Amino acid sequence: MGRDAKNAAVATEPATERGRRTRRKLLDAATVEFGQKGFHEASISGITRRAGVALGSFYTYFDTKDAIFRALVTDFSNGVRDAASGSADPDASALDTERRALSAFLDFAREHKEIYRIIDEAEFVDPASYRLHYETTAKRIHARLQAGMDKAEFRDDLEEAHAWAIMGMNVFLGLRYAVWADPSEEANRKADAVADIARGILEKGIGSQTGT
Amino acid sequence: MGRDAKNAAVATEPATERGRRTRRKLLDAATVEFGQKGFHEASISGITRRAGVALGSFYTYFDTKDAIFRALVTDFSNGVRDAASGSADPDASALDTERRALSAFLDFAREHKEIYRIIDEAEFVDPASYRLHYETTAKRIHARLQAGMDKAEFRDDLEEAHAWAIMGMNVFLGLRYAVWADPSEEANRKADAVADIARGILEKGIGSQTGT
Amino acid sequence: MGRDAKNAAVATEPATERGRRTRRKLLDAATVEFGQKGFHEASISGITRRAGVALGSFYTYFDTKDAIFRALVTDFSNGVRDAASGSADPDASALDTERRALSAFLDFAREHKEIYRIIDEAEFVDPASYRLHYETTAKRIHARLQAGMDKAEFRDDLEEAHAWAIMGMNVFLGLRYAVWADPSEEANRKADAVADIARGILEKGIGSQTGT
Amino acid sequence: MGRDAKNAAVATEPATERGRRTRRKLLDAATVEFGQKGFHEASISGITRRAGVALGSFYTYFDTKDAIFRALVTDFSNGVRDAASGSADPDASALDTERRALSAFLDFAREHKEIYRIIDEAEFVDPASYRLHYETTAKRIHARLQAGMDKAEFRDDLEEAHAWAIMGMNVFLGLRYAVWADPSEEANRKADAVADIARGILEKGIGSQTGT
DNA sequence: CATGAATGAGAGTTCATTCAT
DNA sequence: TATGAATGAACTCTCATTCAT
Repeated sequence: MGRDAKNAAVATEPATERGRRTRRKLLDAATVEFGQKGFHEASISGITRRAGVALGSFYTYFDTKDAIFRALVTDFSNGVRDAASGSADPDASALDTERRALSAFLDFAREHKEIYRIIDEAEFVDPASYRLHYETTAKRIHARLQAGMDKAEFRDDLEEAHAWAIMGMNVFLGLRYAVWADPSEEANRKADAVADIARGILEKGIGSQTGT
Repeated sequence: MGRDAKNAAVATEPATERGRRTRRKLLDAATVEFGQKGFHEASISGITRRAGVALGSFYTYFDTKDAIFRALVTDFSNGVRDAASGSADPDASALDTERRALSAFLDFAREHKEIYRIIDEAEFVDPASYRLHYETTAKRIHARLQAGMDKAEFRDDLEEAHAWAIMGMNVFLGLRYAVWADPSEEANRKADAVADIARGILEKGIGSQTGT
Repeated sequence: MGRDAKNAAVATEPATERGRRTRRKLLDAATVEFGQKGFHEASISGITRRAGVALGSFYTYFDTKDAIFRALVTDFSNGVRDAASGSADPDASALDTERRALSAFLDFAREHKEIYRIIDEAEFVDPASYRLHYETTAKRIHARLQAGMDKAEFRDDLEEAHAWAIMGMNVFLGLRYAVWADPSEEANRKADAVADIARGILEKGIGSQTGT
Repeated sequence: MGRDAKNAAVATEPATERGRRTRRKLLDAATVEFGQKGFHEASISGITRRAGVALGSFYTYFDTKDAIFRALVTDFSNGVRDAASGSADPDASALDTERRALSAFLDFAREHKEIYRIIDEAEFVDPASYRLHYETTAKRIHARLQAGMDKAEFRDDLEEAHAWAIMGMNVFLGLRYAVWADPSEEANRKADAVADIARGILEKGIGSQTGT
């Protein structure tokens, strides 16, 4: 009875510089809190405590716990995209572009270990963003494959499924060698070796003669 | 997984046939409930309601909400293992074994679409099982790769990373073509095409001449 | 996200005798709590404290704070109806029936002083019940007026408006002489005098010669 | 109502013209906000939003949420008083004066439909004003009855109870025919018919011969 | 074994009020 | 005077778990 009549008063873009700073502090704190505890164990008060602001201030910037989580998912999704595109070199070969993308992703994951817990938990908290993230990423990879085919550097029958395969490979290599890496492993050396795996999937001269 | 004899009061194997049936009903109901809502949104009362038993009866068979979830994760983890091993044919080529394993996994995922939500959520609810599941699976794949190398059917420098790459590929192809498959897509045909992707990673005659 | 998926599990009729008793205790406690503090100042914990049950038990019987309030409004609305009908005497004159109804209402209000605060606050908490209460009551009065007209004991042009006028009269007399009565006033004697007021509105021999 | 000099910091009469305008805007906005949502669902930010001023500005003019509500109750209470007195005609008969008072009240309620929600909610927010409003109004009516008795136009035994009865009648007729009026009803015609109801209560020649 | 009422810690969210600019 | 960010107390509601029958 009147509880649904949400006041749309909150959660607009901050009007002042001070407001912008507070919003950033909350986002950073939330990254840590969600990364450490996961969405459900994390608490708003934990976030504000880390951010050093009062509990109520949270709601000046975000409508709900879900909302800040979604904002984070979007941030990280964009982070992955930017890491890949930032590593691109127009003069590189298609295969090299792919290698650099994986390498950049591994670096990004090493810097932001929370990303797995945040993106993965989106499957439960905000399934739409979760799906969007992977579908978008797959499309981006698919576009790179297409470019490689256009340049005739890749076999010519690559399709969506190959993009998903590459993506899965990258994600799991990141999980194993960036996030779960035993500190004693020479993670970087490993990653280099690893970065070459995709080659077999993509290059010409193999793969067409299916059959047993 | 330490589920036995922790608390002698409860959660032992049912002594009667009736008890065994009730336990099964709870497990099946939990699969649906967790699969639909995820761990945190799922409720014990939702599980017992679906199972058609009284709320209190739950605790006759499971100590906690976590316990039944863990039991499910173990079940599914074993299901994946059995699906792969069941598909094995001692006379098949190493590559074919790999193809059949993926195919069997895709079938399994199509039959048990909840598996992704349950295994994935274990990352948050019971990280140990989550990690165990993937490390075990990776080891299993690694063993197959080793067999292929022993038979000289695969290139001879495959290592753990390749197993993780294959696993990631399989998982994401399952997500895309078994769980998220557009019903209008010919999922089976797609899966077949897909099953050949691993080939480039594994076969000889390519991959050694690394370099840029 | 998932917060709206209300579990319809609660708030059914109690299955056991013990349950019925607890529900009654809550209803009685709520009458006092709402009557003393009004809906918004009242708290669920105040209700359960008065009832001597745990906070959570409240939700075994009522879905929300609104729900128990609505149950109370319905109870009181029926109480008013029963008080009036209980006072009816088939052999009494129409005017006497009206007098007795007011008298019964005053008695009821004296016994249940909370009624004003509860019915009145329904205007804000549950407008539908509020309106329903008064419209139903007005109809009941209207029916009595009609009976009086049929017996030719009342003037023959009484209509809905007269019923509302009588109702307003009764309600305000109740407020003044049952609820706000100075303890030193001889409330009962007063009420008798008062009970005769309606007479002028209803009897024949006056009222038609309108004009200034 | 003790609103002055409680806290010298704020809530004095605005010194500038601009200040007076802002205060007026707040009062008007509050009328709408309280009228639509009721006191508790209404919010200060809702009021300032409607008034088009900043949240903080509210406290330049009113000490608390209660304070502006009280100011409104007083305004409306005076509005009712002025409507009645404004309709008075020294040459009219006592009965006619009564009729005009009801008619004026109905007009006022039609113009200010919020009045019911605001006065009624005062019962919970500021019981003192609520009681004061009705006691004052009853006294005013009583004075008119006395005048009618003095002029020997009314029966000579009217007392406080009759004033409350008249007031209740008026209030409920207003609720039914001014606030809840079905737009399709000829509200004005109805109100005229209605305005004659009081007559039976007040005029001579009936009512003394009590008894059954 | 089964039942369902009882428990209470805990979390998200609201918003009147204050304060620095 | 005006602005809008900051504060924190308080409350409703959830649900895993316990317990008496």
